[in-house]
Amino acid sequence: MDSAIKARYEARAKIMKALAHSTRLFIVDELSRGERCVCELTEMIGADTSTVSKHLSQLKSAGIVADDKRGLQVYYSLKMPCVMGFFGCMESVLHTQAHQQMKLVSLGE
Amino acid sequence: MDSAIKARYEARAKIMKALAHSTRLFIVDELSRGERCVCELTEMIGADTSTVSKHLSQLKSAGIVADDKRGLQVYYSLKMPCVMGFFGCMESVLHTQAHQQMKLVSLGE
DNA sequence: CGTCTATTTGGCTACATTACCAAATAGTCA
DNA sequence: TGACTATTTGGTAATGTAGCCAAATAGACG
Repeated sequence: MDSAIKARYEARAKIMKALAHSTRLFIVDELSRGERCVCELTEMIGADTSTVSKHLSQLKSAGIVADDKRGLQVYYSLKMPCVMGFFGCMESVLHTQAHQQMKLVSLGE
Repeated sequence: MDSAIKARYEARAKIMKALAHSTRLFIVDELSRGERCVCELTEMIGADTSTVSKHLSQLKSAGIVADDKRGLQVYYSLKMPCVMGFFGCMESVLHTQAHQQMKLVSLGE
């Protein structure tokens, strides 16, 4: 594979990698309903603040969220709302899987 | 975070992880233009056959592609064409990044 | 200024992923 | 059946990722 083409797929993969974690998907979903500070997200997620901060920094460096410091808090917001379209597709993949699973079970597999 | 909700995000993350690799994104893109056998993909990618086979098996177990053995060859096809919608969004993220990069440079950063 | 609070960064360990090689499997065809 | 081809699977070493704790940073406010 040509190295220019490869670099193109790697740039895309960086974005997908940023979304390839349950906590980060939760964050994106939550931010789709409005901006949230790190402390709010930390509370909802129930992990160490430093862990949540690192997840946010990955999303930020992928260009998916933006941060805005106001007073003591840093508010994050979804910069690329188009990623929300991924959720619908993911759900349809999961439904299809569930459907096929049932068919296999009913065949006695 | 509630464990049922967490499981939901983890199921989604599994699908995103399957797409979080440049080679697998290339495969999905290629399969969007029609089915291909492992040997054709291996040739285009230029990696070991076993490596390509493992990438395909990840995409398959995530429910994104389907395989069909015909004769000596196994043909893979894209089962979830909705993932192609991701590409447009990834490109817009990349364009936004490139745009912001230029602004920073022009400010002498 | 000093203290308090929110967030980020560095360090470390445990775990996951990738790629290659070698070997196993499965179908084809003489 | 036996040789051949396409693909998958197992093993292993190198690399990447996630989480926690501790320490650093930065703004707010007395």
